[in-house]
Amino acid sequence: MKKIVSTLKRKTFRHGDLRNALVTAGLEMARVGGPDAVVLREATRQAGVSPNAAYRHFAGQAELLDAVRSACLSRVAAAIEEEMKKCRPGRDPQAFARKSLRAVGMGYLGFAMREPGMFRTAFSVPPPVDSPDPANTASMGLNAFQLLSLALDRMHESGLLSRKDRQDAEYLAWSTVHGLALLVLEGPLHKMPREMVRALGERLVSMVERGLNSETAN
Amino acid sequence: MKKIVSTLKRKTFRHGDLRNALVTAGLEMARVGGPDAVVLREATRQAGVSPNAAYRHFAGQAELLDAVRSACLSRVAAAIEEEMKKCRPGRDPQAFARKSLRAVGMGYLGFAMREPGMFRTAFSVPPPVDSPDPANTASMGLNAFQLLSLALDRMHESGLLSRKDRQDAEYLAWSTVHGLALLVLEGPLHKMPREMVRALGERLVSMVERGLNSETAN
DNA sequence: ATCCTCAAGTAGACAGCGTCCACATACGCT
DNA sequence: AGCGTATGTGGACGCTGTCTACTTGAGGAT
Repeated sequence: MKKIVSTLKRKTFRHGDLRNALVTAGLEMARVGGPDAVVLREATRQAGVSPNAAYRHFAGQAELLDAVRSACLSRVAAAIEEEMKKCRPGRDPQAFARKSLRAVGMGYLGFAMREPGMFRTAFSVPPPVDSPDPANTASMGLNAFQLLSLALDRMHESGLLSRKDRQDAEYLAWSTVHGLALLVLEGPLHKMPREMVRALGERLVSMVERGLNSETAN
Repeated sequence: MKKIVSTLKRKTFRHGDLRNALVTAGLEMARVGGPDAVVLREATRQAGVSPNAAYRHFAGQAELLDAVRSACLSRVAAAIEEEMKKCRPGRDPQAFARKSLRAVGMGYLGFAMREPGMFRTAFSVPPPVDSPDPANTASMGLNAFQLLSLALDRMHESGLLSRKDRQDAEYLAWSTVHGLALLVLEGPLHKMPREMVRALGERLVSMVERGLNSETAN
């Protein structure tokens, strides 16, 4: 009876690919409404299945959310990778390094603006620990953090960053773009026009570029 | 019957200060569990009152949360102010300016580490807009943003920051510390030892200090 | 071909949540 | 003293996540 209401009425008793269907439904909910919007019962409804069926694939709502979050993290990585592919190594390694760093930062921010719900979900409460989990990566096989590391490595190798300044620089750079993204998405900067956000993003990455290097001013 | 279970059984029919009691209860819940933990029914329970009584003071749960959030924002401002009082203007205005900026950043991060729940609540989803709302301020009458502006003004006035670089610099600086705070509190940096967070915070503020100034490197 | 097993899905129930509606109380004004 | 109204109560509804018990049927062993 209720099943008819749902999206698709399957004829087989077995769904066949329920776990995946639930994650997909959850991902869409996250896309629209952020982490709080991913509700287990609704996912089962969209999959045309009874609520409890979900428990054959996830220990509970939290575990479903984890799966969705993981998917969101992959999207973030993909967005960065996309941006990064645009900058190819020319004859100037320093310019290449700088462009790489910018790509990471702007790719990150760009995704946050394009897909607020997924972005917020990707970085919501239960930290997926520092997982070398291959599920969070894009096609290149690198997650967002590793892509950032790559860009910073290029900075170092091209002589733009001393060994000491290179150390743990990912956390500094990451904090910066992540902070702006969140302030805009769910913070007091919510109403800031997107054009200004973009401009601010550019300045922000420039700031990081300069600020990471401790050799400059005193 | 249920009333007896609750904290305090009042004898007067009127509570007298229910709105405040609800916010206080909510604040404590936020302190412990973040924004999602502030639940209306529980607040009324702690106030020894029926659930619906809350609706005489708030349009709904969201409005209660708003009040709690506002209280949290005040705490943030207070924490920064506290840190800022430590640095008094000496004979070197530039050193004073730098110290001020550091105070804002470290006060912000310090509060985030000390009171994760309140911090997360303060900056959770529904942005309190850019409210010149006096409720969000500490005793000095300045909110977190204004305290940051003050520090940046000192940077500018002491010649550490050009007029152009001063422009909207609060957003850049803010993004930075906010990002680190959130990555640590509810992001992938969750398990990072607090000592390292502190060290990272110091580096971060240094980075901002250098990076804000576009006159340095190229 | 038949039976058996066991993973996968169903059915129904429970508590807790936010919220709506109708009703009760007593504070403070006239 | 009487009354209006701000404040609190009671009960209900639909939603959520989750528990326990039951059913279904696909695939391997016989």
